[in-house]
Amino acid sequence: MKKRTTLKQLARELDVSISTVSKALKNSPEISQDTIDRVKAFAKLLNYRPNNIALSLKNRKTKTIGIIIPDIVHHFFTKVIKGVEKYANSKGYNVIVGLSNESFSNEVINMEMLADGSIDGFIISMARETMQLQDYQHYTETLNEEIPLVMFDRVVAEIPCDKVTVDDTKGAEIAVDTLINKGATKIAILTTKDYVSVGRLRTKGYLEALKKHGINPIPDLILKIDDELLYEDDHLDVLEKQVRELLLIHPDVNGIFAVNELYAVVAMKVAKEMGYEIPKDLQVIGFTDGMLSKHATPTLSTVSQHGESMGAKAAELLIQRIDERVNDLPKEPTKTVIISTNLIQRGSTK
Amino acid sequence: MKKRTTLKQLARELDVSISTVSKALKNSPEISQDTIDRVKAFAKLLNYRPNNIALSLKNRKTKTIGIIIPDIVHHFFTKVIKGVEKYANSKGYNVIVGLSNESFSNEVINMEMLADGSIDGFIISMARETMQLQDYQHYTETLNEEIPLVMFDRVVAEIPCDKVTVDDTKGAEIAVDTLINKGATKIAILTTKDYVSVGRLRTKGYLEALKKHGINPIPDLILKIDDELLYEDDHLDVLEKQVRELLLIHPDVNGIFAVNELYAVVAMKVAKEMGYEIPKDLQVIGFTDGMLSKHATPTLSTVSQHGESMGAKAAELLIQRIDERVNDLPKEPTKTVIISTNLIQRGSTK
DNA sequence: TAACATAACTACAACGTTTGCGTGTTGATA
DNA sequence: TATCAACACGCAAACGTTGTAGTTATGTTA
Repeated sequence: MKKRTTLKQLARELDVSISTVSKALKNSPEISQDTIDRVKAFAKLLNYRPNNIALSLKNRKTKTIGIIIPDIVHHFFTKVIKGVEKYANSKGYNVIVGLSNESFSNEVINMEMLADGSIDGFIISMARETMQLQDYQHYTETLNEEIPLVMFDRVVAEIPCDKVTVDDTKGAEIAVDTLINKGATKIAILTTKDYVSVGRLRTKGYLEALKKHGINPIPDLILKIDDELLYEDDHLDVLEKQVRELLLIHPDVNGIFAVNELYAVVAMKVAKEMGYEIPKDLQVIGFTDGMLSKHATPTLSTVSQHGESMGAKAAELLIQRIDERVNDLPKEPTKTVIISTNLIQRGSTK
Repeated sequence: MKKRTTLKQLARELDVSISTVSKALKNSPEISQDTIDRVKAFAKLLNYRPNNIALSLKNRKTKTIGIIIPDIVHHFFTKVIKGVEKYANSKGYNVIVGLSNESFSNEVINMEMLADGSIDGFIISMARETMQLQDYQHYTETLNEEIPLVMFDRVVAEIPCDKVTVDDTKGAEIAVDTLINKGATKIAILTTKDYVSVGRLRTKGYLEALKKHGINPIPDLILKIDDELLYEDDHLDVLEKQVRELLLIHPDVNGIFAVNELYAVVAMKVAKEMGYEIPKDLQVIGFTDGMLSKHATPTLSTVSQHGESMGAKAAELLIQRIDERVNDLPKEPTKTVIISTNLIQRGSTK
């Protein structure tokens, strides 16, 4: 195997010591201008590039951060990665992506793989299974080893680390509020099982908006969908069926709030098939501003989560912690940054 | 900064040498069972984990591969990453993601950042700008440094490396063929400018299918769209306008083949607005099986690219090359693997 | 009892850097 | 002509591992 140019090689060929080469390349005042020029010229000739691994070893930091997400085939997470990448790159960091695939053990394995010194810190959104199991040992262990950790979106109070979330409750509340203001009087919600924090919080926002307007929540109108594998393939049939049943029993529903865009789009599809006209008979608002929302028919009004900002913020917090750690600065208390949502109004509302 | 447990610490506390600890942990026959047990117990107690960076330095390989893609907010690339991740992880590799954002300089910078020893090889799909500029220096340089490189999807003949593509021509041909067999007689194509290899090849397939059926291509029906920023925001207006004009001039178009799903969905939207009934008056087939295709109304028939397989294959090829390199095996000639497409028929065709 | 095998370790170099400190050579000053 | 900066450079240690080549004791054989 051909080996890359090293300081040693340069030193040998130039007949100076390794340290001289190293210092020359850094314009050290210890080295004569003459030597500096010679070294640099020769280094460029062999296009020498310092070996980052050796630097990582020496400096005890890798300038790499690991992000672990449940699924990459998902617009929101994709946006977050983009935000993380942008910020991280601007600070000279690389990004390693790990996919948990919503599985607890995958998440653990992935974290262990990276916690071997390969990265300086983690950015994580929990796998669904982890939320169900409520087993957070791998997080606390990471924290014990003083590897900084920032959670986003799917977070959990038990872990004392920096977090970035969206104001799910508020976002949902505003969405439902808007629905009501636009004339919807009987509003259903398509949400997830309660162990999914974001689903729970958005449901809370839904209830608060109803309460604010003095509307009594009807249990029938709260559809808690088991979203296992929902994004995988055609497990949407179940959802379709449930929405259809709901509309059959309550044909006078004139507003639907869905906690993600997929639910919203499916709901629109079912409703259209059943003869509803959107937004005339039925108004719909989703959550997360992805491709589907933009190109559904009608286009979907939705609560935008600003995934990219979330990613950038998470990266910022993480890098702060890393600095804190390597420079032995006093530890700041953990923060939770809440990224505000905003409602994008499109064709599915009046 | 608290430091992780190292062999040195274990050695000191157990009052043996570093080598003994290292060997004991590896069950070396040189070490007595007694010592092995003691060392292992103590190592577990302090939960010792070998430092991967040190290993990387020693072994001169990082067990990490870098993937550089034009845009992560894109279902196809996302699928590819998933495939790469899965295969790579199964072989003990990590994956670093770099985003070029369709920009040449970003691509170069990203590659340089990683070519400092951080990774053992690259998987790349070219940025649009790189295709336009046709500047492939950074690829050849990488290859010169003997860093293995595998290109996928957007590839270019000039670079002598392993490649993974889809049979774009064939896929398009089958799509158009199907359109014709289902009764379409006047078929338009929505494609990209020719510097985008996949666009060019798919257009070729379109022409071949027409020829096969003795249909003369009409220049008006070939819409070469400048896709700059198309996935970014609402630069779709241009596309909408073009499609509208096309349908105004040629209202008897009864088939549309689009080289990606976004174009297809937009075309359907415009057509519906203009009163076309899909698939009765107008049949549409797209390329790439993403979220949009599955949830458009009507659901979109499309040529599936099997992004995940592509990613897995690319990773496989790359890891083979890495092995070849580190074990100084004879170099195999470069291969191009073609992943076959298949047509998924849904609601937009009869 | 001298020679030697064996078991159970330890020392050392190497991977590629960086950096504080030591050292030898100038030329200027007293 | 001693004395001393200033200059330009080399040495060695350190980051955490691994593997090869010693180095001790202890026990066995001729």
